[in-house]
Amino acid sequence: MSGEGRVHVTVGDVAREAGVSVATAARALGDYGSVSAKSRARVEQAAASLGYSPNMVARSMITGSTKTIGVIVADIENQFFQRVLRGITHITSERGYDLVLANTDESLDRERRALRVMTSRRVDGIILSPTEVADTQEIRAVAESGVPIVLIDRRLRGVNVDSVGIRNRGATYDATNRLISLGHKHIAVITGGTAESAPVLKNATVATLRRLSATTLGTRTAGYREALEAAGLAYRSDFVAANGFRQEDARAATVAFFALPDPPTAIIAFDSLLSLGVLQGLRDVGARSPDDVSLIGFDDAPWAEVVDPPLTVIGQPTLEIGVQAATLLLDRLAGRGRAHVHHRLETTLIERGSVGLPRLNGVPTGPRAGL
Amino acid sequence: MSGEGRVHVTVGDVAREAGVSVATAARALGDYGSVSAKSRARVEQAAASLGYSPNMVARSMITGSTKTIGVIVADIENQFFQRVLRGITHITSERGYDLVLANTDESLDRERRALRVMTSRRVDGIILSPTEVADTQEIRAVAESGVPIVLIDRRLRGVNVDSVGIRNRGATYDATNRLISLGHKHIAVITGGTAESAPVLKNATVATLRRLSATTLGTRTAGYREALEAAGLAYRSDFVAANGFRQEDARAATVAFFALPDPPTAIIAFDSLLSLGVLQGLRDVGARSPDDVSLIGFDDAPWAEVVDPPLTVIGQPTLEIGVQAATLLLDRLAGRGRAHVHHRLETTLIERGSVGLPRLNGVPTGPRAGL
DNA sequence: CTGTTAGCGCCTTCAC
DNA sequence: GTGAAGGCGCTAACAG
Repeated sequence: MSGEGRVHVTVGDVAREAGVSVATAARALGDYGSVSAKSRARVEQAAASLGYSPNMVARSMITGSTKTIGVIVADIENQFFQRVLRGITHITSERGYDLVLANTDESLDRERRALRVMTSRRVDGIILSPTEVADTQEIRAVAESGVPIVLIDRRLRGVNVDSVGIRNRGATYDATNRLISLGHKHIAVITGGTAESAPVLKNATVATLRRLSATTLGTRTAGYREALEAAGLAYRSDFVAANGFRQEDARAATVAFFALPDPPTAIIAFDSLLSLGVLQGLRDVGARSPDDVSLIGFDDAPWAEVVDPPLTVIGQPTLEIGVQAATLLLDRLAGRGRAHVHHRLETTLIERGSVGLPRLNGVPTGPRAGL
Repeated sequence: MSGEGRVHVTVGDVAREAGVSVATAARALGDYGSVSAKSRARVEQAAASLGYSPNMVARSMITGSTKTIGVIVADIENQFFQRVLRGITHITSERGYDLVLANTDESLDRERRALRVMTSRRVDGIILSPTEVADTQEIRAVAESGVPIVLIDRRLRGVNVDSVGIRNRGATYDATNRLISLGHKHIAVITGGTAESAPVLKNATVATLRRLSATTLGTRTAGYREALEAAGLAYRSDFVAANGFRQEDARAATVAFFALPDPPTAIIAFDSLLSLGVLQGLRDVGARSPDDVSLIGFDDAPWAEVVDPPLTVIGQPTLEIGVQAATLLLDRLAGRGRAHVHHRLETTLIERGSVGLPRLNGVPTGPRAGL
C-alpha cells in the first residue's frame, strides 16, 4: 500500500511547490489577509496537485475556535431530538460549524462525562438537553468557564444560560382540561422519569413540583395537577406512572393501570415513545381507544396519523426549537452579548381520533352521553 | 463577568502550582510514562484546584489521533440510521471515541462536503452511508489517504473498504415471493431514490441493476424483478415509484398507484419512512390494508406494531449493523490490518396484519379464496 | 503584497 | 523518576 502512513500535506509543502512563503500560502489557503491573484493561483494549483487538506486541529490551536458545537441529548432514539437535531444542523452547517454528538440516556453520570468531553474538545458552544436530575453545579461551571450553553426542552433553575422549550405547564393544563370538559374524572399520566424522580413526581405538592431544578416533567405534572384541582377532581398518585422513559416502561405502566379496580378513562403520555408504549399496553389488555380510554400524546410524530386510532397529540415546534437554540448559540459566539433569554414556544393540540367521552362500565358517557 | 476570556488552565499552570516540571505534570495528567505516587498526588491536587481540563486539540496535534469518528448518514430522521447510530455509540464511547455527525440528505454534493470536513478535522475513521449516486472517486481517495472507512447500508462497487449491510436482494426476493405465493400478480415497489436514479431503477435490466455502483436500491429492485421473473409475472415500470425518500413522496406515489386503471394489489416499501407514507396514501384514497392492498415495509420501526393494520416488515438488525461497523473500524484503527470484509446480515420477515390475499374487484381472492 | 519569526498546548525524545 | 528542549501545522504579528 502506498498512502498508508497517513502523511498529510502541509501548508509548507504547498508553499514550496508554489514557490512562495508559508505565510503567503497560508493566506491563500485560509482565505485571509491579502494575496496577489498570481500567488493565489499558484498556491491553489499547488494545493490541488498535492492534494492539500487544511488541518483544522492545527488551525484550532491558533484561533482558539474549533468551529464545533457539542450537542448532548437525552435520547437519540426519541423523535423529538431527531427533529431538534435537524433544526440545529440547518443553522450550524450553513455557518460552517460541525456537531459533536453525545447521548446521556437520562443518566446523570453520562451527562457529566459528556460535558467534560465537550470541554476537553474545546467545542465553541454546547446545546444540551439536561437530564431530569441534572447536575446544575457542573453545567454552571462550564457556562462560567466561558463556553456558551443553550438548554433545550428542559430549563434549569439557578443556571444562568439561554434556553428554548415550550410552555410545558400550560400545554399539559390545557390537555388535561380538554379531557375534563369531556367528562373524564379518572385521568392518568405517564411521565417517563427515573427511579430518582418517581417519588417526587408522584407525591410532591404542586408548589414543590414547580420548584424542581429540571422542570419539564415537573411542570408538566404540575399543569396536570392544577387542572385537576381547578375542576375539583381528586389527585391520585397511583394515576401517575413515572417508571422510565422507554417504550416498554410505558407499556408496563399501561397494563398496570388496567389492573387497578378502577382504571383511568384517559391517559396523557409525556413523549412520543411513551405514547407508543401506551398503545401497545392497550393492545395487551384488549382495551380500545377512544372507546375504553382516551389518549393524548406529546409530540406530533410522523406515525401519529396512521396508528389505530389516529393519535391526538400536543404538537411541539421541534424543528423550530433546534433552529432557535442554534441561532441563540451562534449569535452569542458571534459576540453579540446580551442578557440570557428563555424562549417558550407555543404548542398546538392536534385533535385526531384517540380522544372521546369517558366510558362507564363499558358504556361511553359524559356531557353528551345518550345523544 | 470573570471567566469570560475563556482562559484555559494548561499543564504548565498545573506544573507550577504542583511544583514539578511540565513533563512530570503532563505524565501524571496524561497517564503515561512513570511518575512517583507523591508527584502524581501533588499534580492531581493542583489540577483539581485549578480546574484543569486536558486540551484534546493540542493532544491531537502531537499524537496524530483525534479520537474521533466521522459519521455521515443519509437521513438522521430515518429510524434506520438512529438505531445504527446507537449501535455505533455503544462501541465507540466505550473505547473513548466521540462522534462528529454529518447529514447528506441523499445529496451527492453534501456527501462530498462531509467527506472533506471529516478529512480536515482529521477524524481517525469514517462510517458512511453513501448516497445512491455516490462519488466513488472521492471516497476511494479518502480511503487511500489512509483514513479507514466502513460503509453501512450500502455497498459500493470498485471501492475497497469494509462494509456492513444486509442481503438486500435476497430479502426483497423473499418478500416479493411471499406476496406471489398468496396469489398477488400486481405488485408495486416504492424505492425512494432521487431524480438521478429514477430512470435507471424503472427501466434498466436486472443485470444492469445488479451492477450499479451504490447497490441498496438497485439490488432490492433486482430482487423484486427476479422474483417476478421466476414466477413468470410481467414487469411493469409504472409499478416502480422512485420519486424521493420522504414520507410525502411515498404518499404521493401511493395515491398515483391508485389513479391507475388497475392499481397494484400489493406494495413493498423500501424503508420505514416510505411505509408511513404509503399508509397515509392509502388513507387518502380510502383504501384499506390488507383487504384492498397488501403492504410490506422495510425496517421494524417502533410504531410498526400499532399502526392500522399492524405492519408486516422485513426486519433488519439495525443495532447490530452499527455495532459491527464500529467494531470493524476500531479494530482497523487498532492496527489489526486484514483484508477488507463485507458483512451481509440476515433479515427476518416479521408477519403482522398488512398482508393478505389479493382483492379482485373489491372481493379478496387468491389460492385460498372462498375459504 | 510578501516573508520571517514566534508561539498555541501538549507529548516525546534525551539526558540526568 | 524527573527535567529541558524540540516540534506537530498553522496563524498572527511584525518588518520589509
